[in-house]
Amino acid sequence: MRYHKIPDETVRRLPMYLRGLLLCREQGVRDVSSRKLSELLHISPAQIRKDLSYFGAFGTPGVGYDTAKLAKQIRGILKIDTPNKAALVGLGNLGSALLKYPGFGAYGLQISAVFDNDPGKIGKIVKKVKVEDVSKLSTLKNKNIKLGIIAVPASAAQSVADALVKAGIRGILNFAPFYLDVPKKVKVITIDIAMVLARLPYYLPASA
Amino acid sequence: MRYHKIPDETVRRLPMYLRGLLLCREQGVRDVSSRKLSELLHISPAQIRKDLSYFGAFGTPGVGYDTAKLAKQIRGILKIDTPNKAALVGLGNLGSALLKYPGFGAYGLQISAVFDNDPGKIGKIVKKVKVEDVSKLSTLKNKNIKLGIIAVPASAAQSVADALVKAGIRGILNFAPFYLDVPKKVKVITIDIAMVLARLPYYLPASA
DNA sequence: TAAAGTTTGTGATTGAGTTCTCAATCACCA
DNA sequence: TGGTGATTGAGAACTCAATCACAAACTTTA
Repeated sequence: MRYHKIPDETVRRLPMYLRGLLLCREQGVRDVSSRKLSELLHISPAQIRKDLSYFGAFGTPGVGYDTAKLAKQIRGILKIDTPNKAALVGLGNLGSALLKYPGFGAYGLQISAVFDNDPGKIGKIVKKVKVEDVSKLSTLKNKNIKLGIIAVPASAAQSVADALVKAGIRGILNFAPFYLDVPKKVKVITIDIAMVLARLPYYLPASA
Repeated sequence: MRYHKIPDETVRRLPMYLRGLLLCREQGVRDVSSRKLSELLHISPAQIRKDLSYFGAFGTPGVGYDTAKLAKQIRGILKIDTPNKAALVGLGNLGSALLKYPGFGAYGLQISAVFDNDPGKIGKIVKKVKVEDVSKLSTLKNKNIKLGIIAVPASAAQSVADALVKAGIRGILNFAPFYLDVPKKVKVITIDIAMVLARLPYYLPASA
C-alpha cells in the first residue's frame, strides 16, 4: 500500500495512535496488537492496520507492534521527530492559555515566539518568551519558524494570516471564527471552539 | 428529503452556515444565494443546498435564502433558539480562557456554573459565576444544565465525566486528551488542541 | 518438527458523503 | 402577460473512506 495517496482522515488519526503508544510505553508494554490499541483509542483494529499500512509494514504477525519502534516511525511520518517551533499571535485569554499549555511537548512542539498589539503586553516575558509587537512578525523569517497559531479576534485574523504567510509560515492553526484566505502552499487548520460547542444541543433529547 | 437520516457532517456544518448568515445580516444583506454563501464560507453551493434540504425547503428559486428566516430555522434545528446553559469543570489556563470567551453568546450558549478542586479558587467569583467544589457537581441536577465542558488534566477527565453524567449532563465538550467512556445517551465531542497542532508539520514541505 | 493459536497486511466489499445535473420555481421586465 | 435569467431542491452518479475477510507470517507448545 506504500505508494497510494494518503487519506486526510488517516493523517488526522496518526497523532491518536502516537498517544496510545505513549500510554502503553508508560505502562511498560513492549508490544501492542491492533486489537489492544483499539480498546484504548476506540478506533477499529482494521482501521488502525489499514492506516499504518499506507506507510509500510511496521508490525509482526502473531505479536503486534513494537511500541517504541512504531512511535518513532509515526513521529517520522508526522515530521515531529525533530522539534518544531511555532509562533503564537495574540496573547489574550486563549493565547495565554495556549502558551502555558503543557501538552505540546509530547508532540515535539514548542511556542518560541509570541506577538501581540497591546503595548501593555509587548516587552513582557512569559514562559521565557519575550512578547513582541505584531509589526515585528517579519522577523520570523530568520528564526526558522514554520508554524503559526492565530489567537486574535476574527476582525484581525486575515491580516495576521497575511503577515504570517509573508514571514514564511507554512502551517497555521487558527482559532478565529473566520475563513482564512492563504496561498495553496500554506496549510490551515481552524478550530472554532464556540462552533463545536454549538453542535452539542442538537444531540440533546427533545424533551427539556 | 425531510425524512432521511441526517449525516453527522451536515450537522457539523450547520453552525458554519449560521455564522455566514449572521455575517450577511450585519452587512444588511436580506437574501443570499448558495453561491454567495459558498464564497463566504468556502463550502460548495451544492453542499449547502443539499445540507439544508435535509431539513426542508427554506429557499426561493431565483432569489436565494432570506438570511433572517434561515438563521432562525438553523437555530431551531440546532436547538439553540432558546439559551443553553453549560457547566465548566476546571478553571486552569484553558478553563479560565473559555469562561471569558465572548464567542459563545452568538450561539445562545452560556457558562452558568464553574467547578474546580483547588481550594484557592473555590468561592471566587469570575464573570459573575461562583466557583464551586467539584464535589458539588451533583447540584447541577436542580439547575437544568445539560451541557458540560471538561478542561481538567487527562488523569482526572474520566472521573469528572462520570460525575457529570451522574448529574444529568447529556452533552460534553472535552478538552482532555483522553477517550471518555460514557453511556450511549451522552454525546461527547473531544478537542485535543495539541493533537491538532501536531498534524501541521506533516504538511510542511520536505526541505527544511 | 509439526500443529495450534495469534495477528498482520491488503484486496474486495460495503457504505457514507459529495458532486452533478436538470426540471421546477420565482422575480423581473418589456 | 409571456419571455428571460437566476436559483432552488433532489434524484443519480460518483468519489472517498471504513469494514470485511482471509492468506501469509510469526510465536508457542509439545
